Amino acid sequence: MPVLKKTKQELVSEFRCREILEAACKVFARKGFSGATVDEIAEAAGLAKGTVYLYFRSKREIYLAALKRGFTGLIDETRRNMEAAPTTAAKLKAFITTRLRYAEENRDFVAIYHAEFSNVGMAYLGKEFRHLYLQQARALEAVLREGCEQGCIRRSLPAGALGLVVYEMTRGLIMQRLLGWSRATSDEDTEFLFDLLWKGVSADGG
Amino acid sequence: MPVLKKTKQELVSEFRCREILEAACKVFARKGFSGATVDEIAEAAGLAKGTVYLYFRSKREIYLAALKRGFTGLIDETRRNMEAAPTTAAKLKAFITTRLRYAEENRDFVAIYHAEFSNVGMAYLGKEFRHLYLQQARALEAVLREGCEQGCIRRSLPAGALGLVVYEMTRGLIMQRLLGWSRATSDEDTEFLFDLLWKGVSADGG
DNA sequence: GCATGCAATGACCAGCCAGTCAGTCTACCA
DNA sequence: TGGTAGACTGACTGGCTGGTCATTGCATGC
Repeated sequence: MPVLKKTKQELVSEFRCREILEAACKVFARKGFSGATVDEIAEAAGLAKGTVYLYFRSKREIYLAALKRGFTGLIDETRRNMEAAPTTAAKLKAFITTRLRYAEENRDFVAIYHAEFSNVGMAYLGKEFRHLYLQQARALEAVLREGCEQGCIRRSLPAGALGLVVYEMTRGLIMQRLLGWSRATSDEDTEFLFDLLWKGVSADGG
Repeated sequence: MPVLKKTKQELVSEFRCREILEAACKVFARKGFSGATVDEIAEAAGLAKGTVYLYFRSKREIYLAALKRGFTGLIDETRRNMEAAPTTAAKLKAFITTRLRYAEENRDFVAIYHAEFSNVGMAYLGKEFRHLYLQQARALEAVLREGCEQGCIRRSLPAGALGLVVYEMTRGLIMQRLLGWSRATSDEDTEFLFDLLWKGVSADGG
């Protein structure tokens, strides 16, 4: 019985945490870390400030949790889709597609991520996030290396740097879409980027 | 005589402004906009806080001025070097080279720029900076269009989106260098990026 | 050496907000 | 119905910091 009760408590607790994080995501996306107040987050979650502090120790902890939540979601989805793709080209395309779609579906997270997750932000956020960032670039790197071995990607390219550059290219496109600068559909953007990239990296020039 | 005196005053005023902006750049680069205090900036400039407010109306104004200073410097240098380059390929290379070198020489500015000049930052900073950002991408766009007309760049690429993507690619490399993740020299990075890009965009595949 | 004005100062103020905690409410059980 | 646990509340506080302004001190001209 106490076990069952504890489980129920845990469920409620998890629910509250998710509620708070979703509210926080919205608020942080609009106002940034410093601009957002815990009162606003609490209100957006339909709770009092004190309640928020029952589930998180500090504003910073909320922020990091919200960021991590969106980030691991993105990473998991990207990995899944890349693994399911059969060829190097398809994996590369899966990487781009997944990221563009995820950005479309999680605008608040992407806004936070792009706003603060840059060089200074990285240093500020600590090693855990650097690790998450590099994890994605390395997944790409592995795929590109594999392509080299199979002979479909030219060997002269440094796979490590390439992984990061491809990563940043998608970042650039995502940012444009977020700002409403891109008039193309998500699919058109994906096609364009993949085409450009594949011509650049493939051994036979396209 | 009053004219001469005014000129002298203006010189002092300009000198102070520059002093403050240089100090501000250092502080903002380390702490971000919200983390930095005006007292810190004043101290870094060897002045009292009140003095800073003789030259700038607010913290925000200091920030924007520091950002604008670095930004227009970068834009001017990039344009100069691109104009001096004879061919489309050389112009593209000049764009990459200039940006990587400028980033190397103005680390504080680049840190601020990358930390805050992203989507939320853009909205926050206002139209003027959006204009400056787009100005650079458009300069690239023009060069790429010219390349299309001359037949050295394939026509199927949307020059607008391409300009922004190239812009973001250099951004990615700069960020890596800033974080110390790139073990390559600046020249090697330039070469790599140009090679990749040129293969991707050129009409004859390299 | 005196008068003038202007750059510079830094103590001060007012508002904001993260984080606290004494008290309330509610669900549940005996 | 009365009692308890613990979830929830929101008024409050302490510290911080952007911005002000009365005062100081210095350079310049007479």
